[in-house]
Amino acid sequence: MSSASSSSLKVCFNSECKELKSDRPKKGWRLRTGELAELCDRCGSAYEEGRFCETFHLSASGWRSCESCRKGIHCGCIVSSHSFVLLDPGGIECLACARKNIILPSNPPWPPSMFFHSPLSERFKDLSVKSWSQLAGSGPVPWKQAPSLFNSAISSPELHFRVPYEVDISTGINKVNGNERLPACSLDKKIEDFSERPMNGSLNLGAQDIIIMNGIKSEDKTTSCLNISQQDSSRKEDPSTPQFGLTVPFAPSNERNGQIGVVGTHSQQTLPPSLEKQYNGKMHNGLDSSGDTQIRNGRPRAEYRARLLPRYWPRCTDQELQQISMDSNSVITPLFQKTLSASDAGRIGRLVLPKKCAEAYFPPISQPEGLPLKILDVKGKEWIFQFRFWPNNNSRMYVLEGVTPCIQSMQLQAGDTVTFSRLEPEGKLVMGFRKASSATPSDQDNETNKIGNGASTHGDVELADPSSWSKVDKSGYIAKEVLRSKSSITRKRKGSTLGSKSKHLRIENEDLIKLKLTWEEAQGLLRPPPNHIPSIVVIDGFEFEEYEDAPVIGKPTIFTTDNVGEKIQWVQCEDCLKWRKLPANALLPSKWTCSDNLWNPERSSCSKAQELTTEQLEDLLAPINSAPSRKMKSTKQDPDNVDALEGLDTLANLAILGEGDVFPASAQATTKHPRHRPGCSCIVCIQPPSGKGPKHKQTCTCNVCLTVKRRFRTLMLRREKKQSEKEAETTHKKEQPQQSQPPLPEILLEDDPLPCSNTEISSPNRNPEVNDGSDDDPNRLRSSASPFKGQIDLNIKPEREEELSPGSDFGSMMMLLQDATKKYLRQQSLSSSGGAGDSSGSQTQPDGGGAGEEKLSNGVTLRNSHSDADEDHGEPLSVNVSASTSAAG
DNA sequence: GATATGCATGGCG
DNA sequence: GCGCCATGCATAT
Repeated sequence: MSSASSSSLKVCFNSECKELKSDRPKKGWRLRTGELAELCDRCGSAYEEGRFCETFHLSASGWRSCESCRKGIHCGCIVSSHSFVLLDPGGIECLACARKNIILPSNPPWPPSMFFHSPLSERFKDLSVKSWSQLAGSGPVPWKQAPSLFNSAISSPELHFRVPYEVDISTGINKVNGNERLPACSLDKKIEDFSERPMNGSLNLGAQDIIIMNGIKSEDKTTSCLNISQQDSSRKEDPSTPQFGLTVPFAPSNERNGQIGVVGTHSQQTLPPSLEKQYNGKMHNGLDSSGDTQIRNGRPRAEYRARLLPRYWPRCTDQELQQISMDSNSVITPLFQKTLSASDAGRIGRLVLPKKCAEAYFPPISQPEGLPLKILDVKGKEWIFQFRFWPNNNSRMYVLEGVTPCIQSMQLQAGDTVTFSRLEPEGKLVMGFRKASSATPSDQDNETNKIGNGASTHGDVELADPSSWSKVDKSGYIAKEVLRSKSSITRKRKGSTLGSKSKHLRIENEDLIKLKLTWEEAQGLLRPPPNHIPSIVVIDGFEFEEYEDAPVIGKPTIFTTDNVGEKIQWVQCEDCLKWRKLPANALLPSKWTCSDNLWNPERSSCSKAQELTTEQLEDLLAPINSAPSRKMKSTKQDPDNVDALEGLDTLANLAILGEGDVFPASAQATTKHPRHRPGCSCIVCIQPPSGKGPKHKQTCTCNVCLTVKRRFRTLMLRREKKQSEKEAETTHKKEQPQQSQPPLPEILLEDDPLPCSNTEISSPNRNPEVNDGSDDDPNRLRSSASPFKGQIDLNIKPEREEELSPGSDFGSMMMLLQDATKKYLRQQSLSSSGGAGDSSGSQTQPDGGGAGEEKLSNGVTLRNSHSDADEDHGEPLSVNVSASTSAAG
């Protein structure tokens, strides 16, 4: 990334020197091209030691004397442009004096130099998103910027040495704010250190100003910093205890060198443990860079740390850390991490930073424009982001702008995690990343959002094929994760940003192919959560399962019963295509192979024979092969079907998402933001990454959109009504103990544990023939599996929809659905005038309490579909509500 | 019309 | 009740 031109020359960049550069030329100042001057050893050393100008420019013009110490300062070249401060009255001051006279009093929390003052070319080098005019005018003296101890902005060695001073300058300029900053006590030391540092010309110093952005792909779960995390976690429990990562302040390089550097360095394989030490050490150093945070809050750093949300606590694997510390002499200090939200990973290119983290680890900014930060990735590639904030209420919202190129470069998507670390002693900031699919166990254990992201920890696939990063995890641990994390999800529903928030963002080109899935296939990928029975809604012939809880993505399997009547499922190995028998309650990943057969070790290898005979297999597959056709047969071939298929993109998106992730917990499917749920038609959710392609507008009323939205609305409604329903149910039972009612779901389950001829597709609970003329199955027709348990809240009114989603387009959607419902009901009334006894009537009674009626979650009241037993099944029903009668497991 | 920008809104901890 | 923050959205370019 650096010095292409400079490096292209074999001679030292110093025009005064004609020596050849070594194989590993020393880095000098940043050129206007953005590259770093490459110097020969001699010149490089001079530069590093801060005597470059004295050595080579002594006779050049531009020398001035410090107004305080009278020391000669070269002000006439780019090399020295950051080594002095322009005084308001005129004249200059060396940084050392500036520090004493200005900086110290102001107690700048940040080490000087944080400003990124590289030439525009550099700034724009990797940025295609936006231009930062600010940079152009900022020059070496970032007058606009707030003082920052943070070295993150600068990446060139030159900056290191001079930057500190530069920072001081800015600090001085902004010293007005000094009062808000850290107590002088801590600052003094920092500044002192910095002032010295530049002079000493430690190589490390230079790096200090760089933010390194490392691309990390955690693959090694076993060696992940789980321990660290755990330890960390334990510490988290105790607010008084400094916390890993967060506690790591931006210590002056000196201190870092002295303390931190000693700690871990190189082989960070043992980083986890050492890290902790590191952190402690740093904290003890009093380097508490938290000072930054205090700049505004004036809170003690410890307090600050304690307030940082766990979700931002950095969690890195050894590999990650090692990868970050490209430099063998570096020690990685994880600062914080953030799971990318849909908007973070979106095309807008704005990464919202946790406020506290931003204030704690990023240079303080006093102006909304903020300042450009240079970040390096693992490969050493520099990225420049604009670190700024927006006034938000009485607070601030910190964002990194211009992250799109980087995000794309790293193939990051919503749900993936970016980690900010600090490379010690260079002081570089490292922005690593972790794909959601490779989340560490600790992530999952400690971070609900990760779980929500479907952070399938299964790293096998990922490990084997880095190129598959963009793909969601295919591991077989999805199901397990689901099970394992389920409680967590329940416990902490929202947790935090969900990786999988953004549907479209998670769909890569290759995945688009998957979107071509038929809706059956898409639905087939969805499986109800363990022990949950989905209710099935059929709209225009399309079935949609509804799960009370988040569905999971699983490999389509065939459910049946074995000789002894035990429910089992058959799954086909991805590799050998052999069918294996598994327990019915086994949740499988979308990609399943014999090796994943934990239930039957004897057949956990593709070399093992298949248990099924050809005939048996044919029998087994027969229903499957016929189901779709039958289903489609019953489906009216109307244009809506096209929409439905298109709309399946939405559904398929979900499926795709789920492939790698645990299917996002209902409301979390797309984002923490309640407005973004599967089916959400906002631009973020609907637009494909490319911004091209068909979109589902908010007003889209295609069946799928309708249903998907409805599905989630159902979840909301259920949540709201759960309590009241329970009460109502109880009351109902008490009041009408003798009244004949449709069997309750539980009963149905008992009666028909294995409906559908022992064969179910995709889901153990799914009945592929619900709308296949088998609606006359009373059992199925009763939404036995519905959370409503046959006792829908009939008090729900369509208007409720508006309440639930004010301003949404659900209203219109619901109107359509209602129309369809009415149509359906009319059909019912015609055909079932003498319908089932439990059918209260042929007309929908919004406020009717008939047990034979059901109210869709969307507020549409439906009569039990089983009443249409004698209806023409060849005609698709506009709306049909039924419930699968099969129980999972 | 597309994209960038900046602020407002509102859910949630 | 407050602050954070995800994201909507109006406006600017």
